[in-house]
Parts: sequence; structure tokens; C-alpha cells
Amino acid sequence: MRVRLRRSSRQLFPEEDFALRVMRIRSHSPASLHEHDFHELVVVLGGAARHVTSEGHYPISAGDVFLIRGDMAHGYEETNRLMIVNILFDPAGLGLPTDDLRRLPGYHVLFRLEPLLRRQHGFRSRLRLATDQLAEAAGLITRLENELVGRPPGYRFMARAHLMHLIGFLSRSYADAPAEAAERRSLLALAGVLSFIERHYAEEITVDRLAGMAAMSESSLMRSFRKVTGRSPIDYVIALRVAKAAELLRRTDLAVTEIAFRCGFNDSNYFSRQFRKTMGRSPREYRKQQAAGGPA
DNA sequence: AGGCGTTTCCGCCAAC
DNA sequence: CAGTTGGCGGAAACGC
Repeated sequence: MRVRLRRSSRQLFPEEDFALRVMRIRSHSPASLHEHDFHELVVVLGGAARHVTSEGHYPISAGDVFLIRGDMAHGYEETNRLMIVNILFDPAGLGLPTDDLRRLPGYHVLFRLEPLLRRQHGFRSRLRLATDQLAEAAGLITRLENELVGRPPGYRFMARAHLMHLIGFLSRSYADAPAEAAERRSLLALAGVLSFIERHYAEEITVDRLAGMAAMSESSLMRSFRKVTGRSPIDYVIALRVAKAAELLRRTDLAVTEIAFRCGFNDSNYFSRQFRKTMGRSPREYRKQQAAGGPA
């Protein structure tokens, strides 16, 4: 897995320590299936085509925006004046600060929920930009592209910033669009839950409240939550709390008890036990090893 | 969507 | 003294 990623990195990205690239495709002829290991953000600037993936094929046209998850093969058929731009990037490799982003519902839809449920939703839940939104996105992409092509001093900094701007803009656009279709509403409901957790992890969170804000029964919320996150709601919250606590242990010298309270644990004893369960060692031990440059 | 038996959570005290 | 671990019981979360 790791080896595949590195080899692919060299093939896809000109600079192996900077995993960001923009590719424009102006194709009148069908492209063959290709695959890779990175996130590919696709923006359809003009024209139309049929998007073919291993999970099915969907008609696409100007204004469509969607994410191809790294290892998925895909291509385009029956292209008609198709103009698309692919933004390939490795989110982890670029070190983007996603904490704030994850507070946006639209981010969860665009990067997690819609790609995951695309098959069931028949691509009807994708982001569709209005004309003026598409123009703004195109402008951001052009600026990003100019930095990557010209490589003026500071271009990495600027390219990262433009990419962040684009991702933030697209995330907001999804949440702003009217959601008349049932599929979109259910995605936004789940995204609302995920973003709520990101914003309120330090407070008391109950499944009852989450279900209420999603307008779902507790059982159906738990079922769809597990489907998209792989874990139960409370498991997810605890994992987030522990992750936030681990960060505070690394980056500050706050007392363990204080960190427990700041991360939503009202009992430092209970925090200690939960921390060990997921991190394999006690909070204090973890901090000590981190300070010594030990294992992550 | 709701019911029900089982598991887990969570806040408390106590002991290192 | 701060932190960790164990035990307990009511509440909730969970999975069928």
C-alpha cells in the first residue's frame, strides 16, 4: 500500500514532496480508463460527456463538480466539446489544515458522503454550480494553475492557499444550493450531524439530539452513520475527542485533567481509560514519548 | 419505525 | 499532588 502510493506519487506529481497538480482535458475523443491513488477533484467547465467508472456511468455537463477517490478507475465517453479540469492532490501530503473545514457541512458531502453513496444515489446528489459560481471556481483554478506552471517564489504557499480557497468555496456552494431532492436532503442531514460533532465535540452529545437535528429516528441515524463513517456515533465522538486531546498533549503543556475537560470528558479517570483504549498508552506516557520524538 | 435484551458509556469512589 | 487503574451502578447506546 505504502509502496504503491510512493511510486504513484513520482508518476503523477512533478515534485515528489508537493502532491498537487492541475490537468486540463480538452477532449473530443473518448479517454481510456485510468487509475491512481490520489484524490481527483473534477470540475466540468463546459460541454458534456458520459463519465464511466467501475461503479457505473453518469452523464455530466458544465457546472458539475465531483470527487474521484484515489484508487478508482474512470474515464469519459461520448464527449461533446468537453472541457474539464482535474485537480489531483494528496490531502494528507499537502498538510492542509482541515480542522476548520470539517465544520462545514458541504465539505463532508463533497469529500466523503457523495463519493461514498454515489452509486445508491445515482449521481443525483453531486454538486452542480450555477453559472456565476462556475465562473468563480474557474477563476480560482486558473490562479492555482498559474502558480504551479510559473513557479514564482512562494508558489507552493500560494498554490496551497488557492486550493484551500477553492475547496472552501465549493463546500459552501453545496450547502447553499437548494436541496429539493430527497437524496440531497439526507446527505445534508448527515453532513449536518458530522459538522455539528466537529463544532461541539467538547460538549455533551447524545444520539437523541443528533437524530433530532437530522430529523431521523435514532435507529436509522445510527445505521446510516455507520455506513458512512464505519463506526457508531458515540464511537466517532470519542475517537475525535481522543484525537483532539492527543494534539493538546503534543502541542501544549496543559495538565492532563485540564485537557480531558477541554475535549469533552467530564471525568479525567474516564478520559485516561478511553485514551489508553485507542492510543495504547496513558496520556502522560503518550506526551512523554512524543516529546522524545518517539512513536506516533 | 419501534421493541427488547445486551453491551457500552460515564461519572463516582477508592487505591495505588 | 497529578495521574492511572479498578470497581460499581444507573443511563444510554447498540444490534437484532
